[in-house]
Amino acid sequence: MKKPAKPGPPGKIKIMTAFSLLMETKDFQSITTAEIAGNAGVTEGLIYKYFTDKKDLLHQVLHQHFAAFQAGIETGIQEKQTCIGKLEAIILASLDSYARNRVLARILLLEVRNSLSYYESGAYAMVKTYARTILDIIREGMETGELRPDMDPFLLQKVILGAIEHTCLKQVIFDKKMDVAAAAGGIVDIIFNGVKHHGCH
Amino acid sequence: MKKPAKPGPPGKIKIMTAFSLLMETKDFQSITTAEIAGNAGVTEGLIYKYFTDKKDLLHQVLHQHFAAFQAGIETGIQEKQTCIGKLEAIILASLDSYARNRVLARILLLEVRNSLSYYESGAYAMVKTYARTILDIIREGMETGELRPDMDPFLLQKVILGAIEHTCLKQVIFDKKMDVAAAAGGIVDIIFNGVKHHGCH
DNA sequence: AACCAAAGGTGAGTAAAACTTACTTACAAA
DNA sequence: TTTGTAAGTAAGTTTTACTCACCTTTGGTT
Repeated sequence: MKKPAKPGPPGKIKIMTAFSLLMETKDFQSITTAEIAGNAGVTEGLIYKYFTDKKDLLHQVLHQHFAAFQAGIETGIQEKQTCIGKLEAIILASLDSYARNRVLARILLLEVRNSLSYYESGAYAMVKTYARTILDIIREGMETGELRPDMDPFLLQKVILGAIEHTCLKQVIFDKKMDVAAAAGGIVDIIFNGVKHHGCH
Repeated sequence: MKKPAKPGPPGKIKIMTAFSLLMETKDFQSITTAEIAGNAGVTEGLIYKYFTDKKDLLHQVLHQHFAAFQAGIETGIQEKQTCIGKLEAIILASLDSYARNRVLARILLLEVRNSLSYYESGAYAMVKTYARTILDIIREGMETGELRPDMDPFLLQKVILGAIEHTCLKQVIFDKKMDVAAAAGGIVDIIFNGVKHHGCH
């Protein structure tokens, strides 16, 4: 588990912002350390003063972006009273964050998951906390009777996370725009009300 | 768009199987061309006779695995009459395939998505067909009245795909086992019936 | 003010791995 | 037999992530 990446010395900041900028147009693999250093206005060697790895740099940049992401989520659900309201808020806020911050989305959904070291990084720890928040809300909802008590909360958590991520995927990969509000509303409707058509009302 | 990878000459087959075997224990990045060639019993140069890239090799191996995957799906839904039944079958078969074939799952869910070339590969074309199958079933269900007509079929498609993928993710990454039948049943229940608790029945 | 340790930063160098290229061998058709 | 093509080899080359020994600046202590 790496350290949470404090703001740090100017060189480190320059490296991280340069890398983050490059990630807007290129994928991780095709960004070279020389390119990063060049754009940051530092030498290649400095990268390895602050980051153990090229991947560590990726993880720390993700950590930074995700911190803002999670802050946005938490303020979004504070005012909501019902569990369903909270989950709606999380889904909307998540989609919105991914849509607004393509770099965050690209790193998180496409770039980090393949390497084992990510799962030992501080960034992943934050993601786990985020996922845990959703799980806790679900459990609470099942206890209060807002949500059906006869289901696996883990599974609902996965369905929600999967729905959020897969909804963004195409937009992230092909750089398209998306109607965040409509998507969020649709997902909420599908998951909460179900898609089976029946006369019951 | 690369060619669909015919069986091909012995050297090509040896390379693909050696690589596929290596993918069971290591991630793409840490597998070297020397290692592949060594395990295949050929020279490194031969890889580049049949594959433009190391990534092209990855894509062609994925293509091969996915062909079997899709064949399994199609036979699984043939007998089903209702759209819901078909979707259930697809969800179950998908989870089952991923659980049975870790290499397929790892490549598809973790390794290929970061590179642009994947989206021009034959493997991705197959994935699109698979996704399209789901979409078609949804549309049919909305027309026949099995599924609610007041929703975005694309969104339901994404929710289903996301649910399937995210359910497998942890198991694939950390090599855990999962109760496929239970997971499939749970997902189906959540998506079709919804998770909101209400007295209506 | 003088000092010094530590942090910030440099630049040349290394090793490894992906990819190239010029070449050889098998082999079927004309 | 000749010939043309596909299969395969072996020895490079280049790129790129990473290292290491060395400067430079800074700030706290005596």
